[in-house]
Amino acid sequence: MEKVQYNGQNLRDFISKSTVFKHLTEKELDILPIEGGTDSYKRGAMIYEEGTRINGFFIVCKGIIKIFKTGFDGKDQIIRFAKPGDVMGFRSTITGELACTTTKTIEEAEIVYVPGELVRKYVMTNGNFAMDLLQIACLELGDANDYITDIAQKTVRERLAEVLIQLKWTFDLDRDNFLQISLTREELANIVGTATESVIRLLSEFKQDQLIEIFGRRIKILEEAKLIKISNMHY
Amino acid sequence: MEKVQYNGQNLRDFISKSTVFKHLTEKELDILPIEGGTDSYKRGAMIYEEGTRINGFFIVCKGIIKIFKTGFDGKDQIIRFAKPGDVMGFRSTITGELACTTTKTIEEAEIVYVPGELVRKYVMTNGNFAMDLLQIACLELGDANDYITDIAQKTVRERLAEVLIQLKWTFDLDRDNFLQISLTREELANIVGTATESVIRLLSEFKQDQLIEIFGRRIKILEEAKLIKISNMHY
DNA sequence: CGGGAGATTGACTGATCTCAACCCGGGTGG
DNA sequence: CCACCCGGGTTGAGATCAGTCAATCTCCCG
Repeated sequence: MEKVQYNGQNLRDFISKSTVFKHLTEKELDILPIEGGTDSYKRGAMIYEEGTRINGFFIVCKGIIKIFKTGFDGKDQIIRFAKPGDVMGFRSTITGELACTTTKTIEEAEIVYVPGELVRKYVMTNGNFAMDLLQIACLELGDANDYITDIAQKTVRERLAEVLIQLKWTFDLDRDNFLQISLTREELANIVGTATESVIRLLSEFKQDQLIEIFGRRIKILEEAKLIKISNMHY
Repeated sequence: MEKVQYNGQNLRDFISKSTVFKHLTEKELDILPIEGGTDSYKRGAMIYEEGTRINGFFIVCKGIIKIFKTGFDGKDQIIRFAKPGDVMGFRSTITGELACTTTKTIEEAEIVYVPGELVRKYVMTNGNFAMDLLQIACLELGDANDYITDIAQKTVRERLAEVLIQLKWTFDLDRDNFLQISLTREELANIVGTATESVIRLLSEFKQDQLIEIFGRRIKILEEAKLIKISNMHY
């Protein structure tokens, strides 16, 4: 049996060092359900769906997942991505509501599920854990507030430029300087909040202006500074 | 000296029953800085500004406050409102970042400031407090996710209808069945994420269609069901 | 009475969406 | 081996929602 590695560590080390569970005591770690290993999800698989009860944390150990809401007319709006070390589903687990988003893998993923009772116990008894989780929620809230303002006020062109930059910052580049994450035009549109055709047109415009290069779904950022300028970001 | 009342209670009772501090122990309540009473803010006054360091919770005891971000071109985007019992500023206090929003009173307000060190201590040592705060953050996060999807996908008309309904649900009606909260057309536009003129035109359209009545800034909802229909809400 | 803020209306513009046609590459079944 | 199909990806044309600009009005205040 091969030794599965996450970020170069075994599962317990990965969870206890690189996730929201990093400040658990040894004792608390012992009761985490990780002996069974991770659940595997193929590319495109759904992990959970909007409107269902999840009552637990999903810890991403490997892969990339898109987290999105489906709007009235069936169009998806991608809210954020989860990558190794991230938690999904904590919002509904904490509030006791049904999931407000659907999650599907962009790249095949390995995930550990931690039951809600367990995390609620940790929150109640481990101040460091509570604080870590609170920070995650609050950081996400800050991102969401920025997102709201951007979508409400910026043009599609500005938003697309911003999305490209943020994808770079979040997922970095591969050895050939392409964005590590590979998305369909439709998925890009579902982040930006626009029509697929608009994304296509603007991408070719950026390409014309030598800001990016495109090879199918692979995108290379040539002029980060100019894209930032276009996006009117305040960073 | 008159006895100031908040929701019909004295300050300590109000704070210990109707706010995020509802699960503090008597001892923890004793060290809350409430002997000095509240700080008063006139209509239109700023409580804190985006980009400044706040490091503490602002507990609203009275009044209504708008919480907004100022976009690149100087246009404001209202993120939410705070009313008696609500906390403001917890996001930056927890993450240690600068405030990501500005807060100004819509109606004159009474506010208690609680230093960050204190609330961090409560989070670390009082599991119930940690859980309550976490729930507030997570509920707000759910609202933000809805907001993102709405702004990205719905028309201005749909969003305005939704905003009117939510203002009713949040602030209720006065004895004459008007919305309790009174906003300028520009403020309405800054919630919906549109131009002032568009709000004006759509409001008169709703009025034509007998869905609302308008007397200056006072708005009466005549046909809640039809507005909900228009807004395409999933509630 | 003059000034200023907010509200209203009209005309114009234009960014973006929609619809429809077409392309391209990969996979499949005959 | 080839025809076909299907899911993206592209492109063009036309329609339109909604933003901008500018003029006007109303109300309130000093």
